[in-house]
This record gives sequence, structure tokens and C-alpha cells, in this order.
Amino acid sequence: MNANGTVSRLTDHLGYWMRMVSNHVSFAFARRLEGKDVTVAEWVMMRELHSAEPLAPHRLAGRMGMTRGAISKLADRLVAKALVTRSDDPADGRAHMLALSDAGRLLVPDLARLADENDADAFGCLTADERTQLDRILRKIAAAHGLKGSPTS
Amino acid sequence: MNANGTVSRLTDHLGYWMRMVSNHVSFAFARRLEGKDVTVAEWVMMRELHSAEPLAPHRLAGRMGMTRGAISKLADRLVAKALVTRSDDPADGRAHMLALSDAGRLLVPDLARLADENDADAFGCLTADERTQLDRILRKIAAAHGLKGSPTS
DNA sequence: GGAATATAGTTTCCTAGTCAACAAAGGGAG
DNA sequence: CTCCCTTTGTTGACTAGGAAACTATATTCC
Repeated sequence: MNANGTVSRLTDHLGYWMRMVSNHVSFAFARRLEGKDVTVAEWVMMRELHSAEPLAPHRLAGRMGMTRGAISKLADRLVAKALVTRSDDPADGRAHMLALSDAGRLLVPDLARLADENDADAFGCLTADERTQLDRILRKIAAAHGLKGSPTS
Repeated sequence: MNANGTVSRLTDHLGYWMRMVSNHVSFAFARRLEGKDVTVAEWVMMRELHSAEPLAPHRLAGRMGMTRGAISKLADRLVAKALVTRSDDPADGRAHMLALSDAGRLLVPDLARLADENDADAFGCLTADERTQLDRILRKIAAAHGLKGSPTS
């Protein structure tokens, strides 16, 4: 209830608009990626590997905000597509190492361009100043809540 | 690739921060709703019914940005919880009418309060001015892309 | 060194969606 | 009226992910 004793409207909440816009952006990006036969989660994993390779699955789980189980299956799919390689960690009998394959490494700049285009398309309606404001505010919220992973959904 | 010929960073994209913050807010709200044995999607359907009752499933599908199949199953769950009623539309042999049950109608203000609290908690780190800015910018993006549904995930 | 504990990855079961096929009912053209 | 196409809701097959149990390996503590 709000101060008037009436139930607050759904659209009164910033969370409502966040979800709507975020969903739109993610969905639009997913559509772009379709042509490359890659999902958003797959892209995020490839992008993480691109910056820090090789990486253990449990580290990816932390960075991507997913469970180890999900990472295991996601890696399965990327290995099946020959975009990622999985090998044993010589230093730890339990651990694996995930890395981009040559094909995967070759694909990353392609996908990064799609990500750039998607961002430009989604936020192109804003002025440069508004984009700066939005960026600052989002980072402030993320910092206030200690967010650090890169969520995929 | 960006102007330097390097692959743009994941965190360069506004979409990245949008997703991270939006996910956090939705997840926090889901946790709050757990105690009431209601999911976010269930809440959104109840909230829609609260403002326009009775409503046909296919209309809810439009408003909530979900398929008719998903609405069908979601309604099943809410009917099973006795929060929503499903009846035949006397004017159209194909159509149904969904409405809140008495228990459902009683629960809405409760859940609305949780939504208010969640929003306050998620965006309380911002100044009043920043909240206004964020609201304005999000609505501008939504308008620019013709978004009107109320996404649930 | 050996036992208890912790960690890494996989697997199974579950949930909540999509998509596509479907049956039932409506509506228009002839 | 009848045929044809559309619309409505449901269902079944499938997907991606979470939770928890499980196996194998490390590590720690005595």
C-alpha cells in the first residue's frame, strides 16, 4: 500500500522498468546472436575466457553468477560446438581448465561487434549525457549492493 | 571491436550493468516473496488481475510478455493455490475469464508492500534526484522501443 | 601416515519457460 | 448453411538453469 491506502501501481516501481528494459536488451541481443548459433550465456563465457584464459569452471561460476552445475553443462555445449576446450589441470587432479579453441578465439571479435551494435541500438535513443548518467547510476547501485558477477539471464 | 582494434570489454556495455542490476533486484524480490509462497510471475499476474478483472488469458499473455502456454500453466498454479479463479466466458465459447479469488484479492496489498520495500531497498542508495533521473531515462528507453508489457523474468 | 574435512566437477531431479501441434469455437464469403 | 480460415486455450516435447547428492581429489590436523 502507499500513503493513500491504495495498492501501489506496478509501474510505480523502478524495478518494473529495469526489468522491462533489461529484458528487452537481452532479448534483442539473443536475436542478434541467433545467426551465429550462440546464446547469451555462451557469449558471456567466451568473453570471460577471452580476458582470462585458461580458467577453472568454478571460477567461471563465480564470475558469471551461475552454479557449477550450470557451468558444467554450458561448457559441454561449447565444447560440442568446438568453441571451447576442456583439459585437466596438471596441478590439481580435481580441476579442469577451460580455454577458447582457435575457432572460439576467432569468433569473439565478431560477437563483440554484435554486442556493441546491440548496445548502440538499445541506448541510442538517449543523449550522450543521459548515457553517462545511466552508466554512473547503474554502477553506483551495483557497488552499493556489492555486485560483481556478470549475470547471464 | 572498438576503435583501438581491441575487443570491447563486457563492462563497457550499459546492457551489462542493466542486466546485473535488474537481476539483482528481481532475485531480491523473489526472496522476499518466498515467505508468501508466491513467485515473481505469480505476483505480476495477480497484480494485473487486480487492476483489470476479469481478464482473458490471451490478454494476460500480451500484458505480461509471455506465451499463452506459459499463462495457461501459471494460471493452473494460481488456481491450485486458490488465489485465482478460472471460469468460462459466457460470450465466447473458446475464452476463459481469470479473476482474483477473495484470498487472492486479500493478499495483493501485502505483496504490494513487499514490492515497495524491495524497490526502496534496491534503489535506496540513490539520491532522490538520481531516482528521478533513472526513472525518466528508463521510461524514455521503453517508449523509444515501444515496450508496453510487464516482463516477469 | 591416516582420518576427517573441504573443494571441483558431474549428475539427477525439479521448475518454469518456449515452441509447435492440436481441438474447439467463432466469423466471413459464397 | 457450409467451407475455410482465425482465434483461444491446452498439451507434450524440449531447453536452460538451480539444488542437492555423489565421486574423486586435496588439504588439514593429529
